[in-house]
Amino acid sequence: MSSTAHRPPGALTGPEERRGPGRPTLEEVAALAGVGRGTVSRVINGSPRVSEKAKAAVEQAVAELGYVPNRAARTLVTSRTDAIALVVPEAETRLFSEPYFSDIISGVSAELADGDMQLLLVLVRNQRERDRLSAYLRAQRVDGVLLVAVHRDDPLPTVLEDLRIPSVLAGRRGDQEPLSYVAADNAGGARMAVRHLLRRGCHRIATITGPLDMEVAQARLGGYRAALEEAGRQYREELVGLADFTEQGGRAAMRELLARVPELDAVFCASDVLAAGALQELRAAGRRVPDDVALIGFDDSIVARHTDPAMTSVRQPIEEMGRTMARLLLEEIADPGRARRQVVLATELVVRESA
Amino acid sequence: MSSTAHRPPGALTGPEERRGPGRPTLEEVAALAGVGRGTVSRVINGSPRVSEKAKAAVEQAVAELGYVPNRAARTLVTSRTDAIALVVPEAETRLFSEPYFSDIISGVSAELADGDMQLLLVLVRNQRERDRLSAYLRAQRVDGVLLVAVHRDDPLPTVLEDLRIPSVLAGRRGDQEPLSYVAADNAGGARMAVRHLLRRGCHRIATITGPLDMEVAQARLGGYRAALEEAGRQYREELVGLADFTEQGGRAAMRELLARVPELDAVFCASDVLAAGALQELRAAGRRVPDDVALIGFDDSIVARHTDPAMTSVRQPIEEMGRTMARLLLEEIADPGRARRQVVLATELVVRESA
DNA sequence: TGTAACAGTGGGAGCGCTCCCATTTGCGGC
DNA sequence: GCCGCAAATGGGAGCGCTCCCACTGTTACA
Repeated sequence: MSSTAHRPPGALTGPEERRGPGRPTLEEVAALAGVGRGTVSRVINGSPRVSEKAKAAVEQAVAELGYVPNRAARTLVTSRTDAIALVVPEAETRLFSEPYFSDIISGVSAELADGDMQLLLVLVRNQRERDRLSAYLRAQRVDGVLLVAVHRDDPLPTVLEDLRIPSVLAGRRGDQEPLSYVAADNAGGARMAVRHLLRRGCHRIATITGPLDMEVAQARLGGYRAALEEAGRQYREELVGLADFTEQGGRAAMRELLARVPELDAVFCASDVLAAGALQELRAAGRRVPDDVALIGFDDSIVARHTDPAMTSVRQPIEEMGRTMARLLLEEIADPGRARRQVVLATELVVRESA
Repeated sequence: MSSTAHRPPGALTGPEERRGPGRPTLEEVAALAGVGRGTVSRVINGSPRVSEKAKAAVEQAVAELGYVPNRAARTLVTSRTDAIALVVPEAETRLFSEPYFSDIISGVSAELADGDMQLLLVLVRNQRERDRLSAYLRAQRVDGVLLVAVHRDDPLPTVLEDLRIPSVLAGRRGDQEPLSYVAADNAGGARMAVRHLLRRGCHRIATITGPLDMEVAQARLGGYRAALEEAGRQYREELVGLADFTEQGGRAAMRELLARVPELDAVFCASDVLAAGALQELRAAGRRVPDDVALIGFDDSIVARHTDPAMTSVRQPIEEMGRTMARLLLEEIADPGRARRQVVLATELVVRESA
């Protein structure tokens, strides 16, 4: 008696309890407003072919009853779901240790806030879940898909393409991406970073790049190269360190670079985490940052602000990317015939102490 | 003609196109299997009252047609939605800069992967969105709710309680939490940290705490106090610095502590970010860490691994918390009458260089 | 052989909505 | 005052499923 719930302790409650008074239906709203079902439906869905009088009566009734349309019933007949999925291949743990993921969500959610669209989160961590997702998509359980972190050979975008499901990628697979996407100007950001190093008077600028099957890594490397060449410097393979996007990767690549080109005086890293690893290695090798070696990261993630010295880094407008993705997707859902759209957002160099 | 889609460019396509061949329905499966709709439904839903023969025929037909049940139709009649919402009050940007949020999602998603439950992500960033969420919940659009980051006076848990919606909190509002929750052993973790400092021979151990309207902050402060008292030390107000969970907060609190108790030789911080701020301030004040002042954080977030010196910190099993939350919620949905459950998971001290 | 008891089954009803067609209403022009 | 057109409206049909009741066939027991 004195415990939490006020329910009778019995197992199966009566039918009264089971369905309660129930939420009001269209029919009830129609009755109260003194109009037909059709008219209520028109008002709810914002059709223009309703008289002011009827509209007012319906709105009054809706307010009075606290009517909220039953989504399932609507979906059943329209076969719209009013839901989109944000798909995250979880192999990308990289994403998870950075604000990237959260900022994307934040942006997407902000854009969706005003509409009535639900955001479904789908993590894919292995082949089984990939298959499930395909079945899921085929079953038309969402109106559209946002896909984060695409690798060059990721099969998912192809599935989306074949199924003709409206979709927007964060990033792209290559420079011939047929699907809609939103990307940061990775090449431009990298170029800015390297120009900054050049202006500082650095002569031997190395780079540590991410996995080259990802377009982001390619683009950042491309920007590095472009900046060197536009300054009349030669692009040299020996100055390029390869790594995955992990701290260990950064350390290992830095070690190799130091062994290969001991006289290097700057490193542009394709991510902050990479740069953090490189920083540790530089310190271990007795190099001072930025005095002996200048260092720039990419992402402007939380890590960049907490290293010592604080890291100069290239910022991408991640939340805005999220917002843009959501907007493009909604447009594509509204008009599936439209041409795919591709948006590249500007990056920005945040100068701190490391360069 | 040469453009992307193969659809005719006209506005409204014929009925053939609009509904296409359509996904197979229960009825079609029944026809192919040579049984009635009821029997197919029973097989799909795993009812035991079906003959082996019928079951086999249905399964064969399902496979052949690639049948997937229409969720909306099911929801319409059962008024189950097979969806749960993960609600995140976005004011907690704190969560977003740490892996916390991602790990929770990861855990929840792992637990959900096998079932057919959808995960909806709902960010709430202001009063308007709060109201929308309430309407949403009232409209029974989800079977249950996971709520992250609860403040003592958060109205949301109360709404959930009143609506009798199955729900599980991450953390609790106070020590008399009526709803189900999963929390880390914050007090225990704090106690471990302080004991560690005591063992190290520290004499003047200060703490920097988070906002005291959050139970986590209270609990960590409580653990600090308990460890001191069990060692026969006195708990002294002047050794307690108040902050929000930000880096600036940590810096400010550290500055005040140093002014008030210059001879302090250790600080236990209620979060890593706080500790990172404190670390900066200590360095600015010329104190060496850990030699002059030992420092411990909480969360074992990515920040802890990248400070210099690397931070000793209390780890919480966040992903497991996510998994447990999802499990408890599913159980509560399956049996709404059951008593609320509360789970506290152990924390662990990760010793690095700062203490 | 009659008769329960029961597992197994088919299919009607109905969930709450949108779509669409048939009907009603309003109104300007002759 | 009447006709015709357009705007506004009501409500039947039907989306694909589950629930449940009525029915069949089988088995066990008197």
